[in-house]
Amino acid sequence: MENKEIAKILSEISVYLEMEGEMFKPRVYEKAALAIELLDKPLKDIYKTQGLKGIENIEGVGLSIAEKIEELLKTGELKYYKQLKKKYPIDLENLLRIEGLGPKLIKKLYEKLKIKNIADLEKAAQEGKIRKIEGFGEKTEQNILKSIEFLKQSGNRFILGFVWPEIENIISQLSHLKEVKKIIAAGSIRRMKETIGDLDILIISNNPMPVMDYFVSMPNVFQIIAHGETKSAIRLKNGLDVDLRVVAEESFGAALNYFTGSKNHGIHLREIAMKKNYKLNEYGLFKIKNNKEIKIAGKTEKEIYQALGLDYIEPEMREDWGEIELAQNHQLPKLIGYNDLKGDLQIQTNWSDGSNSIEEYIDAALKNNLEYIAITDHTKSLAMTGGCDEKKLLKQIKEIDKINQKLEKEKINFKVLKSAEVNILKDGSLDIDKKVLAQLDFVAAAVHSHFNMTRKEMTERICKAIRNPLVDIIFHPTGRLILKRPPYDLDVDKIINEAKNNNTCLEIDAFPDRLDLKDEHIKKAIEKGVKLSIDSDSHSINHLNYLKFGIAQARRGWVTKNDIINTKPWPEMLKQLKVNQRKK
DNA sequence: GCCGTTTTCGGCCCGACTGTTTTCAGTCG
Repeated sequence: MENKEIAKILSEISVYLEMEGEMFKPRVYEKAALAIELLDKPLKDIYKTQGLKGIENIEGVGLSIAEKIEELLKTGELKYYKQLKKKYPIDLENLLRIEGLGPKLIKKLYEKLKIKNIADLEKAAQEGKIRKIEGFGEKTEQNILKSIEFLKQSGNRFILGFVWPEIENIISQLSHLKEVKKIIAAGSIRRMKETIGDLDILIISNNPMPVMDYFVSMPNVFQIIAHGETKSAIRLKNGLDVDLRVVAEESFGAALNYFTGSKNHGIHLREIAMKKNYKLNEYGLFKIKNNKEIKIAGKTEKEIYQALGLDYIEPEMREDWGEIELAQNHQLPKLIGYNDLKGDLQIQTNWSDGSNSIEEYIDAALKNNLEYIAITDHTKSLAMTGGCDEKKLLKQIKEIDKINQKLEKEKINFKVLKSAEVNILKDGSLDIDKKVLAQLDFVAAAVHSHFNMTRKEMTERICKAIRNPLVDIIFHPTGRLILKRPPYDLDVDKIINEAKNNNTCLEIDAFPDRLDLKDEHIKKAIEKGVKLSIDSDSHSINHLNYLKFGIAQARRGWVTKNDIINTKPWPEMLKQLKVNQRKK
């Protein structure tokens, strides 16, 4: 059993215990689940080499939970968990996705109305039964219906960054087979979309059957949907559908282009082909002469674009947003590269709700080829994160100064910048004193409360922060959580204009369920000349890996290296911010 | 149930907000 599955079970136990009215146990299980999720070694390896003691040594795991993990590793099951599930036979995972529903209310709904899943919930809400339960009311009932509607719209999709390790794992396993000559993931993954519906893998192979056999028998396969010589399809345990197709070497480019999409991009390409009296399909580009098809391209994508009179278009741009016209006129932007970031400007450490120390981040950032990071712990009005007040922030400033001195002394070319993720309060003001903010290298601000303001109020609230001479960057400007929460009601065009007029930078938050700003807003922002940053929003050192999803998001917004402030070394990066003008 | 010490049991991140109440439970982050 893998760490992820074990973490999920512990986390569910925590919810059950909360339903039971336990005071402290839930937090303990949740903490253990988190620790296991962040573990970089498989539990089964730890157990093999160090036994029960090894598991107990994990921070947050004691004897009782260690024994439960042992049972899971040995038998694949856990009696304690099974009993809880039997007591509450409900679809916890999905019910918890409803905003405003937590363990206590879910329990009440089950006991009073026998609600076990979203379908039951929707029916009861529509029939007006929920408002009659004590503790619920009309408004709650309406909110439940709204939330169900939002979930339905987001459909059965997966957040790219969260399924990425699994995708990489599959590709890596297959690529090691000797029968696989070439392998690539096409579809929305290649275009690096925020969410994906399924996974399309293309391979070149002279002997595909062993590959197919291997593919359908991988350990994380839940169901085999098809198992043939040229195409197989499976559903993974996590619900993701994966297709594997064998493609001929001479038409690999055409197939790759066809299966990468987007649909609209492909349609537009085929129209261009038609006008030239060509035909484009997944087997190649053909010239039509005397009713005969003569293949003129297909082995690579590049030769297909070239034969159509186009420059090569990066997959992230293939949405038919005007990229084809630019390619015809040789005016495509040179997109920011996946190795172009020199720093990360949003890091939460264990000074607030992050799980690693500043020093641990430095090590991790160096391994990720970064030259600097900014420490941006939450501030005081986010109490639950242990947010910094003025005193704590001043203490952290001193600490970072010391760390930088040490780095300098040891001749390590790395800089830690002093910052904070300051809360934008309801009225647009900040929750930290000016004098303290002035001591930071730069100031970032973000909304973390009062999400339900009107469009006008929310827009003005954020614009006020943008105008604040102390604010250099606005973090995750629209506040959305992909598949979970829509953005605040906001006039983004106005935000972009205000940012431009005040030389305030906007962020592309790279955390996989944020990716905020989103591609179309990014495109608008750089057209206006607004400067952007790409930051991981790390809450643990592993999250530095998420930077690539922020870069992908930027590429989908047609961003060049120059548009992003943290592609520059830190002194030049700071020069582009308002803080520089303040100091003059 | 875990941790840390005060070494064998007490404390456990905590404030704001929402929608329900009419003083607060539950959720959020």
